[in-house]
Amino acid sequence: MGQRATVKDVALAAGVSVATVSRALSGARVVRPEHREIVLRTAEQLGYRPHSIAQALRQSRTGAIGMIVPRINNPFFPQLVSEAERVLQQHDLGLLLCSSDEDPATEAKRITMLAERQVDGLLISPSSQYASAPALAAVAARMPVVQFDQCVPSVDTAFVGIDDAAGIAAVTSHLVAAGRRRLAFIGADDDNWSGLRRREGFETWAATTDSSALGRMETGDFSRDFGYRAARRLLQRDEQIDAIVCANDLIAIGALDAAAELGLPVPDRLAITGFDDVNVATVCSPALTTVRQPVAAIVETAIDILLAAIAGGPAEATVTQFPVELIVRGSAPA
Amino acid sequence: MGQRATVKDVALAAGVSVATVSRALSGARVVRPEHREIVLRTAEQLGYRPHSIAQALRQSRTGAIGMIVPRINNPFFPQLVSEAERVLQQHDLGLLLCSSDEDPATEAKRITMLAERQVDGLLISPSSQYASAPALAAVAARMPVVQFDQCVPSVDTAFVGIDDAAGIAAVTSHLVAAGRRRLAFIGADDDNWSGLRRREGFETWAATTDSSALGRMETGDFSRDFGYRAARRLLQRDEQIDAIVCANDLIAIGALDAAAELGLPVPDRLAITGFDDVNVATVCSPALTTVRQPVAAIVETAIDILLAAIAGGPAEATVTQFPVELIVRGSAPA
DNA sequence: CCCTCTCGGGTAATCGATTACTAGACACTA
DNA sequence: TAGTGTCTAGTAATCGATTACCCGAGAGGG
Repeated sequence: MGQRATVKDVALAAGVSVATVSRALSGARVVRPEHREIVLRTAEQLGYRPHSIAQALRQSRTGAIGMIVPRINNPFFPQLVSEAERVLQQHDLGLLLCSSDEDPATEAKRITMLAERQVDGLLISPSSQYASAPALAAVAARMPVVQFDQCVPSVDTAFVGIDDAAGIAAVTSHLVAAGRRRLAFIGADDDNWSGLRRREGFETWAATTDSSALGRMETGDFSRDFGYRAARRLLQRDEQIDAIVCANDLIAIGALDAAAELGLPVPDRLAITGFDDVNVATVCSPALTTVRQPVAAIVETAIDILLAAIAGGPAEATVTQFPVELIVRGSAPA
Repeated sequence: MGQRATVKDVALAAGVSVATVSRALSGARVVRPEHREIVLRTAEQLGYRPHSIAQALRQSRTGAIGMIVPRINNPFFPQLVSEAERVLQQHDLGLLLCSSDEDPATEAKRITMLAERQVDGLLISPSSQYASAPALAAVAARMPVVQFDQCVPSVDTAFVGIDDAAGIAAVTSHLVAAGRRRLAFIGADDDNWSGLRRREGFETWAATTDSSALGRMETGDFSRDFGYRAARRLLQRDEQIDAIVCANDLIAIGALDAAAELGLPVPDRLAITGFDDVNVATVCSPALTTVRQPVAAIVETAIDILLAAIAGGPAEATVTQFPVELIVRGSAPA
């Protein structure tokens, strides 16, 4: 492990001062062309690479962004992570990734860790719209923070997500238009921002319709296993249900499992819809009718806002909700 | 954005010197109990948090590990990332995640970026077993590096992966035992370490059998789309093929698409096997017979080796190949 | 009583870069 | 010629923590 060359080494070898080296390399101020020349050449020869830790200390700017997601394994998040990594690289920024394991206590620890590492900003999809508040508020007071996907409304930061209610509305009207008579809903519990919004979206629809069209609702987590169990319960108790609206694709896949097990053909006897349009939505059979989130736009916008806040000091807490797109496939055809 | 408290502030408030504060907090040397007491209390009151950038500069240790994967979106990698994040957190280490986009040039840039950020060590699944070599060798000379999943054999670092050949052998013997007569193979190109090893595994089997049992081979990338196209070609040209061995699950899912389109029932007319046992392997239908990698063990071992190298200086370049497990499901039953 | 040793604490150097401040050299003007 | 301004370069302070080094007080030994 050879020692890296420092500005000092370059200065010595080039016969100028460290200030000149720094200025020649950063272009912060004009240096005489011949000095610039020799500094650049010497740096090249010595294989000089800036020590970003030292730069970070001096400039109080690490060039790294923290990102916290509830669960990397949920297939929805790798899309966001991947996109974030791509966009940040374009800005020469590093991505420090953490998972909160859907636990506010773990999340608080990760937030503290990222704060100690002096990340320049934080992108977070909070694990709970209530329990995440204290830690999130504390960090938001110290550095720019943008919430994405999930939101803690009580904390005053920018948020970038989608219009959940509109997504559910698109699904319900599609199902009704396709002749479905009795709809049930399987969602995540209300601790989850999207879970709550999607359930509310469903209830909004239910309020406009007569009660015979409304099946029960179940709430739990965003997993395939929960979807399976909830769907079994629903379908066994209420044989008239002919459509299940699920709060995400994993739940919908679990519901497909249940339907298969109970011998209910999808979509003939039962329609099932998902939400998110993750890759698996086209792997299951039938493929899922679902709601596609504009992942790239969400991440790009979130990062734009974050970078603006980093560059320009505290900005106002904007809320951006992108429209979503209904994707019709075999599990709930027109 | 209030200023963080520094050791200096704590020292002032506690009425001791910065050295005493540092020693009391780190326990590096004994300090009188009453001093320890007041320092701890004062630090608590002021909400002092160590500035890890400053610590990193002084101690030349950032407490962050770099991780480079070929493509975060490939459902296999989030499992590894998630596991790595979990294990590193237990050691109070941060995870700086990068994607190489399966491109050696991008990969080289990410490596440089991580080196400049002075990560304490690097976990990498190289994108190419040849083109990744120069950048990888350069970084391995400067810091501890462990390769996982994929390997550049020419670079002298530890590697942790699986026994690909044994995995393919398990698959082929299972298929033959189940009465399959003519096997074809769809793999990734030889630039990819696992791609090559899995193809070689298949060829090893082919060498032990008469030529009528061997269908063609196709190589491309590890995607569903490639699997679909390759399987179509194979099946249209050679109607006797009754089993396709795929180099990963995504390819296998593409092959299922092709079989469905051509009206070949799986598994009755055609068996299809995958590799990796990612989550989608149980979403498609029929579910995939595949080879499960011990993801947790791979990551834990890789990190153990890396941490040992960080702590104890350069270690020898060990090669760890975990055994794999055949998972039999509907796409190729017994 | 003086010397040595231990204990614990303070001062200042250090990590590697950036940059405020200072100053020399030169040109131009009055 | 003296004064003023411009252009560059060098010196040293700085970021925040750790730690090498030094020093004073008190204990114990000769």
